[in-house]
Amino acid sequence: MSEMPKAYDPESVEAAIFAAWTEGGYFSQEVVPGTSPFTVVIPPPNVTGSLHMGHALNNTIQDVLIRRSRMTGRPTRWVIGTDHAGIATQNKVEQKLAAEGLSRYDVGRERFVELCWEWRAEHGSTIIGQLKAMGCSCDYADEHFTMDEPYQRAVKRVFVQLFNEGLIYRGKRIINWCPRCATALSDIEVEHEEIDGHLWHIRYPLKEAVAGRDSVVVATTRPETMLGDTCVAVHPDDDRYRDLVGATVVLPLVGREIPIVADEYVDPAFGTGAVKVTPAHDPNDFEIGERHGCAKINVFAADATITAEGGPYEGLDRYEARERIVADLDAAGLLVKVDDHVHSVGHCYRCHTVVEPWLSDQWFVDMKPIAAPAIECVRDGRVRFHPERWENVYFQWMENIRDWCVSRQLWWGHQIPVYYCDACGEMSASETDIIVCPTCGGRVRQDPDVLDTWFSSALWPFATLGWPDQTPELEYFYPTNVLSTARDILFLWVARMIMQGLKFAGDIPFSEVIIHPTVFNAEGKRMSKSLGTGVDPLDLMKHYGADGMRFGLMLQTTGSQDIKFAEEKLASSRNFANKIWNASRFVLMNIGDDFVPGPPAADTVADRWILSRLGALAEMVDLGLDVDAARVAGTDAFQFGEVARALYDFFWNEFCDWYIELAKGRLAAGGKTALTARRNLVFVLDRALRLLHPMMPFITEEIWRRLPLGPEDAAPSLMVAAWPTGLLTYHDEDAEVSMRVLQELVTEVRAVRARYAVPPKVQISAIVRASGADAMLVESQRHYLHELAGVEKLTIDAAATKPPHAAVGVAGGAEIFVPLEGLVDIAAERARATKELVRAQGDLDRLTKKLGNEGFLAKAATEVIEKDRAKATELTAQVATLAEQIADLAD
RNA sequence: GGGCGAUUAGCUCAGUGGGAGAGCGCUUCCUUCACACGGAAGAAGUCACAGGUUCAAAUCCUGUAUCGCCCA
Repeated sequence: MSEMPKAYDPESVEAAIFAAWTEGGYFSQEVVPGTSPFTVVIPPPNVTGSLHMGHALNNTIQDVLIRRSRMTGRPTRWVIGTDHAGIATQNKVEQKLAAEGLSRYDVGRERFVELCWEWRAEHGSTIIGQLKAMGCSCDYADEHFTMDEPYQRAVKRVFVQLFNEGLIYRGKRIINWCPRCATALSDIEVEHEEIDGHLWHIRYPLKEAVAGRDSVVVATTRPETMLGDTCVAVHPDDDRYRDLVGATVVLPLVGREIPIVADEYVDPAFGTGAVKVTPAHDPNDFEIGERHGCAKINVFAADATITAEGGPYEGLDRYEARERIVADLDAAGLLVKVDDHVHSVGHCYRCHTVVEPWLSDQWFVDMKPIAAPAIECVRDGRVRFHPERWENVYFQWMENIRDWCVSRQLWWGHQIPVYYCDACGEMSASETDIIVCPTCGGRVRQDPDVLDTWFSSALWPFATLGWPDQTPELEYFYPTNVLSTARDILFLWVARMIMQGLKFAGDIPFSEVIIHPTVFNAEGKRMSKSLGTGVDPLDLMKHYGADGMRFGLMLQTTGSQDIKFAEEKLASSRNFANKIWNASRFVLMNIGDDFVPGPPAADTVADRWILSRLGALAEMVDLGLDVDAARVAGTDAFQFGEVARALYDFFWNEFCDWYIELAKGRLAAGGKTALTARRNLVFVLDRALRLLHPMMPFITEEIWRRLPLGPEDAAPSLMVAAWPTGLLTYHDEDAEVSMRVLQELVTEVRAVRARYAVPPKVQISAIVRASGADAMLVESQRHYLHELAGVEKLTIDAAATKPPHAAVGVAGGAEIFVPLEGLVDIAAERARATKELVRAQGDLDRLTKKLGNEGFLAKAATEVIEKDRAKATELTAQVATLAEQIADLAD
């Protein structure tokens, strides 16, 4: 094995390690009869996409769970693939055509779809390559795509069945229309944003005066839609307008005569209490129009320009039309006033164009019957959300669910498998392509629209496993275990997967849903490439290594719903990787050529302590990552931030700072002492690397393959090595208490040295006043003070008195005096001791009061009282010591 | 309008009933043979505010303020 460089260089090892994993075939997982697998399906990234911080976080989470599970020996599989991203992909290909001066209509549908496939072949694997760079251990050998031929069969099967059950229907409704993408959108693909707009008050003249009034003033945020007005509505109880109901208005600029109707929907308090009604361009107006039998006049074309219905305004863009119409109304003296008004405006979630509520023929899924069982499976705990509060968000949406508009006016996607016969008017859905009408034998034509991409994504957990065929994979891997995702697609995707899984695969698609925090930039703004507020994970990996990025993200993944991205956490993670590297380097450099692997031995206090701490760490990691273990223990699962911190603290603050430092002397001693130290170092390092592997796969693998392990611990790769178990048997409370005392003594001496600037190489002497167990402990471990605090001459004496000109420290029940002839600054030392005394006296006073409180003694838990009593005893001793010292220093 | 979340050290955040913590930053010292991506020591907080419950509240309850997200 080659010698380890002085610093860890991620770039020089990551690619080779990944290649070795691939060669080993560790990513794939076959069906193992008689076992229960752990399966995760990746939220399929958009095929046009490239890795962003949300992906980096989400896929780190999944890989951590997958890698840990794989190491436990459980058959484990992470299903990978991409979705065909109808709008996004079509946009990409259209942009490419536009560069050649062409539109999709120039090349025709067939050729355009071919171009989409070509685009996918060329660019579609970008993000998969980026997941590999992150170290994600997906089953790359079996990649899926939502437009694959088998997947298309699944989509058709679902559509046709829903159609035949009457759960899919076609209707003319107001839908959300994106004029730029030229397609319908579902309600949840529309993002609402508060916009500073205006409220225009417009006078509509009456055809004939009523009750002495010749006009009515309406208020609107969209004056241009007046071209399509077919009535004016007021509230039936509104006394201001009671007389006008039934009167006729002459629509300005257009001249159309329209009625004034009374409708409960109108809010008398908003605007003037009279509203213009445009049934073809507003969902609420549509309802009013239906109730009163008003015409629906469509004044917008698909590109949001005015149609011939708009008369002189025909051909104008909607915003030009607004300006012109407002100006014309003003000129006609009909513009009463314009107020500033903030209102919510819908934008396309893909291109951010303002969407147009638009009347058109679309396909809808009747959601209520499908939603009911999906609500039930969360209610009864078969599907659980983490954090749990997301359940409420899910219920809120599911219980008020509306029909889902699934048709899109695109060419790239699953074309709706419905066929129309012009001869007999028959409409039929078919899983296989049909050319002739099953009823009359006439020629049929297929519906030109395609399905919403999310319609196909909803089938992901079972369509990727072979459904509709009852494959062994489907039988074995379904239902999957965990789904991890961002909150913004809870409705778009998670809810729909649950609904479709229950309906078509006959079971829940997964039992645990992790809603991870959203990553914002340091200013708390949404990360966005177009706004330049994003951070590129690939850059981060270049700077901090894949492990540094992964671990840095894990440190920030807490129960909170937002992460304000802190790059310094990645820097400290990179430093941590380097620390792991160098600690390992130290161990490997010191085990010698004749090292014989063997089990660890709890010989010394430090051995017993580090093994006990290792056991506690392993337990913490298991509870934090294994939902079953957490459920048994009654704790919250998926505590990625806490697990990362525990790993960091153990490795750095316990293993490196104390155990390795203490091992140095034993290694130098040679013989059996050194052998035990070596075996223990290798053992703890090995187990720590295993525990770290899910979060930092590359560096741990690189180091681990160099460890000289016995056959019982060997494996072809750390990735498939055994997950540590049984470490809790090393739990040793006495060793932990003893070690704490020794650490405090060492820290006290170091503090004294620092305070008086004693050079590191200068050895000092010290006197410990202790008795009983403490005295025995310090006596037996006196070399700790020598090795870690530079104490050459140590006296341990229960009756020791403080020598003159000595600094004093207190550690547990022991006191330590450090004589510093001539060095002590009396005044400074007195000040310091006084400060300490004030603190100790304060703590003691508080405790004394507490222990004198009868309520506390009567109601508090016994162990709490005992702990406080012990603490009070200790503080009493400390106060006495410090007081004595201060008196001493007064001389 | 309804719901959810946040408010703890200069910054980013842990900490769900019993002695206020970490990382980064800051101060002082140290290039000692694993690591300066390092070591040692240290300074630094009215736990947003006001009530309440409790022997005991950063933690539970109520209200207020500010910020953020979702739904209508």
